[in-house]
Amino acid sequence: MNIATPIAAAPADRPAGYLAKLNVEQRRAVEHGGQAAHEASPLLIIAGAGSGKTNTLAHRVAHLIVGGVDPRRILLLTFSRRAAAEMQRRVERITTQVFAAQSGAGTGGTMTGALAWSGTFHAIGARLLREYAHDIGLDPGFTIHDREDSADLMNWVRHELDFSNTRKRFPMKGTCLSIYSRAVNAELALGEVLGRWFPWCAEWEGELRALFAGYVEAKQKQNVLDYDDLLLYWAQMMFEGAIAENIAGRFDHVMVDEYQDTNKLQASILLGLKPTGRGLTVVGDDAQSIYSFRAATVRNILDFPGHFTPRAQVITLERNYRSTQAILAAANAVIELADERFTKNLWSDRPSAQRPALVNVADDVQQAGYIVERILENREAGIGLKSQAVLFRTSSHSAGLEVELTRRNIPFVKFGGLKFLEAAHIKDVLAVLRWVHNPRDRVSGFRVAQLLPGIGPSTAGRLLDRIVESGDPIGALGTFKPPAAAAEHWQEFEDTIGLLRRNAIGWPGEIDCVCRWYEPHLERMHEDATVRQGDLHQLGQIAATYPSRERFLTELTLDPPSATSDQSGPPLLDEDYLILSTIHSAKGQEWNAVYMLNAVDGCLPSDLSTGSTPEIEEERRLLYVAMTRAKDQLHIMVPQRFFTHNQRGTGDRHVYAQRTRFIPNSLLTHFDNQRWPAPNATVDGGKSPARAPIDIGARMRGMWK
DNA sequence: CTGGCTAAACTTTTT
DNA sequence: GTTTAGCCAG
Repeated sequence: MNIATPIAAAPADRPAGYLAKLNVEQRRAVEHGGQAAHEASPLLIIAGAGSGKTNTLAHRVAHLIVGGVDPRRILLLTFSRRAAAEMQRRVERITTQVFAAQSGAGTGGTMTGALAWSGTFHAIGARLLREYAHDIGLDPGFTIHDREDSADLMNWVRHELDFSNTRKRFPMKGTCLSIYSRAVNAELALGEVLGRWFPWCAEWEGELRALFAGYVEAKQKQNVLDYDDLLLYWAQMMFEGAIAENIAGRFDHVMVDEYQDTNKLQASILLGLKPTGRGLTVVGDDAQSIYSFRAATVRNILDFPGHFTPRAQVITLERNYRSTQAILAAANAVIELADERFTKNLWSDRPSAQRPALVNVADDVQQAGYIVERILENREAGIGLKSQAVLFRTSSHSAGLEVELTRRNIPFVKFGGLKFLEAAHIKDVLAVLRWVHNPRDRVSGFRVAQLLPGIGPSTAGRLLDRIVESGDPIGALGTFKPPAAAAEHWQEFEDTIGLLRRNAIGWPGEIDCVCRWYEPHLERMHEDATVRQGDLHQLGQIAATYPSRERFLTELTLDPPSATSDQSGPPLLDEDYLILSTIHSAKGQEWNAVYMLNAVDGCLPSDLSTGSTPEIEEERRLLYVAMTRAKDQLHIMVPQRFFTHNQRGTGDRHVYAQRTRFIPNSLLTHFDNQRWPAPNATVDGGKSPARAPIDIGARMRGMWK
């Protein structure tokens, strides 16, 4: 399709209405390349926190569409599905407005859902792979394994190769998968990966190589792809002349958000799509790069301009529209101490109301007390719960606060950490669906078979071997002689699987069918069956929102429900609730008031990430990301001691904590350094001492620890 | 061969 | 606190 007649030919000096609100740099970014943007040099937008990055990108997309570009020929790669949806919403809003204002009869309605190619790298990869599966010898019915499934498959291969029984302990399944994943995503040789990130596994290089070869073979035999494959196969397609040309030819424009958190493999995909860089726009902020554990590298963004001839145009957005000057000054001061700094100093003209608070409290309990008090105060003052967020490095850090919030009846939703999908009973039900969808999927089948009493790893293994041999799963189930303990359940098992295999029920009725079959097993295996039943009911409701089994399985794996809440069922949209979130999951978001938990060495930086300088630097950026989420209020909590959560014994083990090394004394001028409760506050007369009784017993026990 | 037991090792962030 | 390997009775 060619470029349609431009609807608005706005001269540069008199921007069209929808561009008038943008600042000069933003407008330059939006208009880069003008009407021939697909032939313009590549564009790199360095966008500081709160600089209107999403807005700018949305306007660029909208501007192209308004100028006549077919929205189906725009590929928009975002970091999360939530970001994709937000972008889509904004683009639609802008274009609808413009088309309406220009009284373009009939054009207004065309936008809805037309930005069809927006999503994460992984989701878009999955879509393209299904479409091109036949061209690359892949069965389009492939299933996608999440991390845990991939680790299980890795474990199976590990056993097959007899590495689980070595003189010295072989790396665990999760570690093996991490090594594999790092090699794939960073496009590095195994030896280098081991040397740089897994030195303690270096002695196993030969075995690991064999393991990975076996793992790849197993995936292919079983018609499953892991997360990395979605990128890897896509990247490989981009080196296959005809297919590459076909895919690249579908898109005039490729835009990437959060480019600082992409890895080498993703950069390769982009190069395959746009070898000359023309029509390519990437947006990011090197100061917010926090995903190196997923092999993301800040080099992608730094090296981007030089990759192309002519070089990419670089536009920097430094004006912050989000935070007050005081919050920004503190955040800038924190990031200024970083070893390497490449860009910008954010500025804002939002007047400084108050410096961010650095709140010293005695412990976890007091920390929760302070936060609850401030949250309620804010709510009284008209700042709703939804405009406030509590951020933390590690999911478990919020445990104490969650207890207090529940006690005080403050509703909250938590993002990040343990997921709904990781619960055993949810995985069981999904495994049934996946196995039915793809009987070659050994991990799923293995799990399902063992739900029956009397069937353990060994029998399950034999059953699966039989199924693979016969090529007829239902027939194999029928002729298989189950052990005595499973006999009474066998017929029903066979019937249920048969019913599902024949697609006799349809979606989403299938999931009820699975749950009905699963229920007695759930009750047999778990004490708390009732609670888990509630989760399954919720899963059923989620399932009903997808059009088909395949879409459900795929999209649930690629975009699992990210929030868990203490209430059953997702909270209603108009309900007010507090946000609890890991810093990683808070990316791209903003709130009026932000509370940062445990700004203490050992929590931030996490004591697991103090091994190397780059790791520590990433932890610093994490604090920076957390701080720059705040619009008006920022409270950084410093508990003087915190209880280590992984403890044996009686549970009073604690650590006397130091304030995070990222806020040294020299930065204290940027903060309002408080103690809470205030030492001279005798208002609640005599209540304070009772709050922290001295536990002599703990001291005695502590003497021997 | 399964399933219940113990001892010991590990413990983050997520598509 | 959770996961994993190994042991042993039924």
